[in-house]
Amino acid sequence: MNCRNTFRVQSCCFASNSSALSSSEMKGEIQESNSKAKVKQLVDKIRATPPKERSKVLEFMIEKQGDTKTIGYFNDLIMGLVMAEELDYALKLFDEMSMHGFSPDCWTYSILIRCYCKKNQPDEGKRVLDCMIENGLRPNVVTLTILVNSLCSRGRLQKAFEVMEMMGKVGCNPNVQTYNCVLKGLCFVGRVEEAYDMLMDLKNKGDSKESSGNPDIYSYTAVMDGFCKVGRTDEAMELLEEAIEMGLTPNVVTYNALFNGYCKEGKPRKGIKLLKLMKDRGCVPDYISYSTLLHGLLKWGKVMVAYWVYSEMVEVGFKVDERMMNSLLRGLCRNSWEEEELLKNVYEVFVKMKSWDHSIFPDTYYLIIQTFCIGNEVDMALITLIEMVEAGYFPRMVTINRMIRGLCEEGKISKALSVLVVVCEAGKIPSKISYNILIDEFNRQGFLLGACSVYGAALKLGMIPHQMPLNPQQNRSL
DNA sequence: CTAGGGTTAG
Repeated sequence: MNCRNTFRVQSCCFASNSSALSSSEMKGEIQESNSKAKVKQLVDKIRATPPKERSKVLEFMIEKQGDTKTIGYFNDLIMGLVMAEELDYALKLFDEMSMHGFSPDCWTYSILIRCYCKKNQPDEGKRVLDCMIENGLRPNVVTLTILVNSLCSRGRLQKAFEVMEMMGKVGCNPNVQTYNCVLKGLCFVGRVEEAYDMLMDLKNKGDSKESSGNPDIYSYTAVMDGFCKVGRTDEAMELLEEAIEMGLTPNVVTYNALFNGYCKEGKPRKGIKLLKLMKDRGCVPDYISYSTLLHGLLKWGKVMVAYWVYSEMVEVGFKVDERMMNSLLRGLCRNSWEEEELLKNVYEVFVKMKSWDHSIFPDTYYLIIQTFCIGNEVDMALITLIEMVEAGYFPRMVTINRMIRGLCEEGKISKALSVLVVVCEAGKIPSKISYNILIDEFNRQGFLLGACSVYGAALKLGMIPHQMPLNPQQNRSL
């Protein structure tokens, strides 16, 4: 749509002022409540209306308002639309204002800037700003910060600096929050060094009591995060110390940035040390803290520490991601082959996953079954195998054979046979190895008949098992 | 006289 053109036209005829209505003339739905409440009320109303009916409802609202419309009324409406994410409608209403005989005021323009920023069109926002200033209107810091932030978060640093300069010229100096947006923007485009320099500038200026104020913990966090993202977490740690020395209190977000850094750098244990330090300093880790660390530990194969973090998460009432749980469980399985003690941890995590309705991935199933077999828990392994089938996965033949071998090693041959049945019932063809294992076990137990029937079954499927049924006498003599 | 801004994961 041609918002641009309309915008130009309106900004030219801006000078005229509509006659103000006295408050006693205000009637209808919107009366004594203040603007903030009205806007909120409107937002709720828009949200409660199905998208298709929204334009009708708004038209009706504007019409019903009749002669009592004021510029403030329009501002509230447009603001409400922006807040309800009805951005195009907000622009449309802005265009329509003039038809109702109103010229936008400073507040209208500020809302418009905000609207364009939300639409990811900061350049349009900048145009509105230029226009405002041409018309002698002065936006305030907050509006300008919104614009600076929008530019910075899209990497448009150059333009952001232009806006900052403009701010100074109209006597509206950027404050800490504005600078924080720039710090984040610089880091975002990889100019961490510049961000660091700017932070130091802020600190020194702050000492000389300039109005822009001292950097706060947000400033430090932004730069620290920048360092962490480029693999310079140790330097970020130095900044943490500096922030503390300055009397600032790092918060969860600050620590989380560091956790992320250490985990990416392959030093998740440093993260764990920091976690302890954080707690000692009275800062409570949140879900992001834990999952960042857990993810890092698993990524770098620190299974036991990962399990420790997992337990703490459960203890404080957090759930763990399906993917991470699978990964943790696989790690525990592998470790349990060396440390038998871990079998109960495997089981515990396995049960927990099911209680959270997490699905267990096929690879994970395979490892659990194998682990139970190795840990002499063949019955558990079999139950798991059946669960796996019920979950809609069909085990690979290696898994099947591992299971059959596990059961045979404990002499549980009828259960081993039942595995073969499961395979056949699923319409799959068992591998020759399965038959070999079974025949071998029947032979070992001296069941010639059993061995023969398995052998026969294999032949029926066109397979000739390597293992032959043996006469018990022959068997014994071997 | 109205509203509105900034930091964290995979």
